[in-house]
Amino acid sequence: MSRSPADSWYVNGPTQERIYLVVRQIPPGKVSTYGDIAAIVGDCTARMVGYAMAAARGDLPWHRVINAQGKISPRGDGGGEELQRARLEDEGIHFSDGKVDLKRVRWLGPSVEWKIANGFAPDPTWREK
DNA sequence: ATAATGACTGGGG
DNA sequence: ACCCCAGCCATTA
Repeated sequence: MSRSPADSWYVNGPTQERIYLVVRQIPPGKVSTYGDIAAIVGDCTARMVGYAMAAARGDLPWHRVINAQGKISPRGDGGGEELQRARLEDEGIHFSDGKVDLKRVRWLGPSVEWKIANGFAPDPTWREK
């Protein structure tokens, strides 16, 4: 088997589908963070979100997920970082000093109605520790 | 069975 | 600002 992010060598399990479902709700022009997504998904950590993004394919807007410092997270092989930034800038997101202004472009999450309808807890649960 | 590893984060020294 | 640590999943060697 070849080793590439497109393969399943660092996919993190069933939680991955819930992560993807939430990531798909991030609107263009907004970004979210690994930790924020994890909190919405519940029973999940920022790391798992990162692993899931690494395995992302297809139409998933993986580029809208960045780290809590407002920066594009460095990959081991560097792949995709430039593409991510380019796609965000195409959506109107401005980078200053390598960071986005999270206060302005941070997505606040899906509506409570959406969460309930899709089986997520109404309130975020932080599971980082 | 053990160890490495891959887009993380907040807290403490 | 920097370094260290815990927390935590799936897959591979």
